[in-house]
Amino acid sequence: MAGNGRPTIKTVAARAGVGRTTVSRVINGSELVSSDARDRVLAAIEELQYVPNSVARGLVTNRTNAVALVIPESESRLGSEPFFAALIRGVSGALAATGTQLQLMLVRDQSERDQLTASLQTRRVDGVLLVSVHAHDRLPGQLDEMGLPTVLAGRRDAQEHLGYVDSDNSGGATQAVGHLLERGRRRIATITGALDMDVGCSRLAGWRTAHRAAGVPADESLIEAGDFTEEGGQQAMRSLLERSPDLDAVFAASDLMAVGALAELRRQGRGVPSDVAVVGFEDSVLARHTNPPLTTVRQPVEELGRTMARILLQEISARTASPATEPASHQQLTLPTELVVREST
Amino acid sequence: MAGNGRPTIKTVAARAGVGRTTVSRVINGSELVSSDARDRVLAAIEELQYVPNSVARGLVTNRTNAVALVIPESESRLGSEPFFAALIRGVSGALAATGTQLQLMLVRDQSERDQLTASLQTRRVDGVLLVSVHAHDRLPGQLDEMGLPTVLAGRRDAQEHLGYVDSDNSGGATQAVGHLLERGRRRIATITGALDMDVGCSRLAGWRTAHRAAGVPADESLIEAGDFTEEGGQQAMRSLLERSPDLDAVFAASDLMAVGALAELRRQGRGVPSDVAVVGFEDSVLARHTNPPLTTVRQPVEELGRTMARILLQEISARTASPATEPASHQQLTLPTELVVREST
DNA sequence: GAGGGCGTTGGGAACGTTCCCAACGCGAGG
DNA sequence: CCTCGCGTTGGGAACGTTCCCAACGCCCTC
Repeated sequence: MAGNGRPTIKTVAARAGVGRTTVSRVINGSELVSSDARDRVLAAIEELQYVPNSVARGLVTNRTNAVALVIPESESRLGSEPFFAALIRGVSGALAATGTQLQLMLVRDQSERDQLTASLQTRRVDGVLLVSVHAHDRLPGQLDEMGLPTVLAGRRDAQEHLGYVDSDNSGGATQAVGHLLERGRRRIATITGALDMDVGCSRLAGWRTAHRAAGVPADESLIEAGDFTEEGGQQAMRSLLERSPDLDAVFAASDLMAVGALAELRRQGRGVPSDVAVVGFEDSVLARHTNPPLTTVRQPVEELGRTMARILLQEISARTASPATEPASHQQLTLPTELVVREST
Repeated sequence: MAGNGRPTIKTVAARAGVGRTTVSRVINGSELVSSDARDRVLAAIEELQYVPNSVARGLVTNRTNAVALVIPESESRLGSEPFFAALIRGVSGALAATGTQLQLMLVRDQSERDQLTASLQTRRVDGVLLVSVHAHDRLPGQLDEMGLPTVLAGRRDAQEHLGYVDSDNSGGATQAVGHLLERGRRRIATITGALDMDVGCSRLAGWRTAHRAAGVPADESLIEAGDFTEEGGQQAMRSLLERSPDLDAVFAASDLMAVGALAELRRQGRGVPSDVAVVGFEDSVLARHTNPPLTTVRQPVEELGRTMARILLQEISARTASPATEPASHQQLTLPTELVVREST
């Protein structure tokens, strides 16, 4: 009985009148096959609609041709953060070209995060892309120990040793604040990102650098910590206005926080940019739709995703080529940013 | 040499002084193990940090515990469409609870789409979630023939036979247009979605239904086809204003198109809602941030994703339970929508 | 005291592929 | 005519797991 299932390599071999190995060779593009045999095999494959079973293949090659993209959902909702969408697009694009699959892992809370290591241990992926890593995060270290190739979006701190791709956070921030200074603003507040992430620190550092470069003393009381969310941005703006009603500009470390700041400014009847100039960071879709349209620092998010994927694939093939000679210098790249001036400054 | 790799089930068995099978039983929670043996096995697993190889498991069980989510990137950029982000969140949430992995497949163009069938054939996933399917799309049929459980987000047409989850598109649209009529608008235009998708047709149908219910004749010349994009919305608005300058309201079949319409209305100096009232569909994050904030029909996108995942998992386990008795009635669900009134009406 | 049953156990086979290596055929060279 | 070598070929083993089934030991019952 048993209307047999899908064809296997054996079925194809029988149909083509050759051995398993020959079929395997044809599939994997080996040269060691006579063109006669190759033709017969290809014909059999076509007739039987044969598709290799990648699970079986993965078992013996120890490769799955899949990578994981880990996104912490807790701190930044995928929906409100166009950043992740753009990143996914970039990653996916670079992977598609190589036939690598993308496994998306949204991590909601700590318990899911704890399961993550085990889940990645099960060898379903060849490598991991990590986004939004905090300085004290243990996951990257664990992955490294496990020998699972890993590339970060943004480094954990200045002496990151894993592979990573990052935007020029301090450079971009310097440019943004420099622009405000050029326009004559002197009381420039900043709403920082999470300060346990390098991206938060670096953008704050840029705020300082720009002041120093312009010879304008930076007033530390104009710094308010945010958390990259819209609500956080709004709240920070409120605190700042309360504490320093004389501020005449704000550099928010993300567009989303800038949106929150704009809302609070409007609520308090402050004109933008007449009373207070606002600059964001990222140039997400949001920035074009705020009122007024937001001056911001464009970071090439999609490009960042593409680059991460490319580097990860390189690490993976390097690893499989010489598993022993592992220390290999991990690639670390910083992508340039660009100031986009709109009507909020 | 050979600092041996990660432990296998055999290593654990040896360490615990039992056979492979017993270890397997413990891992899979079988009752047929003495508590003594179970303890020894668990101890060994802990000591060796053993994690089962899911690829090997998948080979014999013919299950991968992964599902694919296919998103056509061409027609609606993941970034600008918060819809997909919310959907992913819902899907991912429902899957996480069951330890199922999510494979994201962004399909950029037709060539990638052609590869898709083969890629899904390789048996790396147990089921497929399909988004944004056009009426003439061949993919769902192919998947069905392959015996790969499939659930659609939105049906292809009114007599869809595959499993699907959809928002109450016609109901929501009826409500939206009914709301405009109640507010005294009488020249209500509509910017439709792609009309080769049921979601486009149903929302247009709602526009008609509302007119009929209110006893107001629907002027077919107030219909303009859009494509769910912001640019498309803007362009449609321009055509409508040119053709029917006397219109006093617009129902756009998506928030994104409503945003485009708002831009065009502003450009032409029409007040919203004073001159023209605008209603969107979806209640994405966008809607709260437009100027003025957008009245829209909320569809529970995250819930939609969750439900799709749940149904798919059910189909998968049903399929593995009795592969022969396949015809099984596919589940089809419609989720209710809700009108959210803001300041654009 | 022998037989039967049940709770437990473990070895063999299989899943579908790749890789290693031995073997085959055939032409060329000695 | 035999041998060598090279271009091809295919069978066996392995990857790490689950499932089938036979076997083991022990207790209970007759």
